[in-house]
Amino acid sequence: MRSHRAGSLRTEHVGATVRLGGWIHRVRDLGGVVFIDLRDRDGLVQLSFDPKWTPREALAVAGSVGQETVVLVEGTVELRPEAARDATMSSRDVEVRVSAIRVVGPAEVPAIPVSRKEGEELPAEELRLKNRILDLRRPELQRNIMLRHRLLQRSRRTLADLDFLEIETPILTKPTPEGARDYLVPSRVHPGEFYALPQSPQIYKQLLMVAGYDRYFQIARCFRDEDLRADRQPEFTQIDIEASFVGAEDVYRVVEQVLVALWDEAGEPIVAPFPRLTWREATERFGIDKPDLRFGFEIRDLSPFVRPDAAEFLRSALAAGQRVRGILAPGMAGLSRKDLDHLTAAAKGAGAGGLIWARRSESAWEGQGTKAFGLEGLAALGGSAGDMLLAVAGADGVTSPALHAVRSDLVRRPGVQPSTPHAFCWVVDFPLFEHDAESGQFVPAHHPFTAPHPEDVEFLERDPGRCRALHYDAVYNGNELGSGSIRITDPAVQRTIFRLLGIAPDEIRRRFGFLLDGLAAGAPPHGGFALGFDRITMLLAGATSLRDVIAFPKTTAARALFEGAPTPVNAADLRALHLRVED
RNA sequence: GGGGCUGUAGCUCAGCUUGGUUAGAGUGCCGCACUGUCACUGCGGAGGUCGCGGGUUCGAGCCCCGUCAGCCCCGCCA
Repeated sequence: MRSHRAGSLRTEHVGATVRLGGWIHRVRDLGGVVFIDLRDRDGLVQLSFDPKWTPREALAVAGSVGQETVVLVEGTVELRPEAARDATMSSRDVEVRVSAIRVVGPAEVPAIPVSRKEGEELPAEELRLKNRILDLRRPELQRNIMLRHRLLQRSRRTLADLDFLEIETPILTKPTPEGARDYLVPSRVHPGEFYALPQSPQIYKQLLMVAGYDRYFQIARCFRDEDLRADRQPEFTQIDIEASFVGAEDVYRVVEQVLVALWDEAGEPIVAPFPRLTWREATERFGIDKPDLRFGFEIRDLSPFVRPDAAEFLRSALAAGQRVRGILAPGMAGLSRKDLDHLTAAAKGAGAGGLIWARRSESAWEGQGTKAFGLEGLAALGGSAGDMLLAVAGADGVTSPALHAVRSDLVRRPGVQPSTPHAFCWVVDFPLFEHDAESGQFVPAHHPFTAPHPEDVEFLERDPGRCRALHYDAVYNGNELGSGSIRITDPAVQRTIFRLLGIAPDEIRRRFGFLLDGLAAGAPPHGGFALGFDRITMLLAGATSLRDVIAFPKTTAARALFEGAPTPVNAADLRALHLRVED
């Protein structure tokens, strides 16, 4: 039916007779002549209707079609009479002089606009989600969805070229009641029994290693029944990778190649290898395990500079073994009272008791911080005129998030320039366990299949909190792109971990027996990674929400507004599944 | 589970501070005019359960209580 896409026509097509199909984006009816912008996934082209070349019936159609109607047109490609300068049209230099037009898909007046005026706000997100097909027609979303396609293809090609096998794992899986809540699926043929949708293919991919498929990948859909955010959806996609006979270095190299390929696909050249930071270093210098390395403003330990006659709360914090840490921010002395209040609120919001500051004017330091650190202390810090010192006292668990909040605020201020557009890094040597204050238990910092750091195995039993893991995160501009680890392959070690996590032997058997049996069947050393594909696409598309890179996303209440899910089911269906709904 | 913001015409918003006649604007839609526009232009018109429920009041879009939905954040997300 079509010879070309509307948005693909260029000057090289001048003179050609073309047949196009697309949607009516905009109509400009001047009475005698009519102009229509025709849209398809390649973009827009101007259709020109003129009695000189357009039959009367076709002119009548052009003057009466409504927005979003689907038409087939035939005509010839011509250069526009004057040098057209409409940069919004991909085919701006040419137009199609129409000889025939036919309406093939009449459209109701759209509930939300597809073509917007310059500067016109987007409709409310609720309406965009309810009218998703109209929203998906917008060129911005079409670009995002097409970029997503290219990134998917490029990751497949890159990994296949590296000799990775794409292998699918089940969507109906075994519940592993740990970590996030599972989405459950009732079994009809086994009353009272349930499948779970996978939170990730973790165990399956490890078993594939045991089975000898030594390089695996999957573009895997994962499901977690947790509360949502702008960057979190109940179902999401990850590029899941696992390889045998590898160490962390091998995994870094593979993941770096994938990321370089993806950024290249989006037109952003980057270089590998990425710098590395230990988890301890990251939290010490940046207050967080996913530092944004595009900016300075590093955190320093100011404890040694606190004067003996400093305020009581500072001295008692030090006496309690806590620290005073802060950021010496170059050129920030101009922050107003209001700015400082804002920064203080940010620090307090992250748990700090308050924020101490001192600013260095041309000649002297001023502010409450001068008393805390004294002029000698401030001099020893090495600040120069125009600098601002911002400090927080407390346990590291308090000062780190507080100073991260302060730093995040600072880097968003006008005039603060990133040193580079793309700052990747590896954060390595994460702790194996975290202590859960609520239960008093150790819980896995990531998942219970992560191998302990070989140097720390001795601490496993006597000081689990001190044990590092062979776990690593890929971080980009302050965003976690994904994480991975070298896995435990010794069933005895795996049992020990389960035991330390307080899981009873029979429970271990019931939940993880199939994994332990697998490891006992002859397991190669292996490890892998999972990249958050939606988040990567969002970052590369310049979008601010995952919803803008997913064709049919859910709301923050996990509802699908367009199709209307979830939904109650009728009593007969429930009976067949052996379920009864209580309220 | 908790906190915040938003909800008025198909769409984007104003009106709420200080309750008071017929709730406005832009755009879209409908009609008329217009032969090179590109946010076409000009003239005319239709279009509203002010999210929903309750309360206060002589009187509520506006004040109070509740509720629903969307968004953002904390908890949570091995």
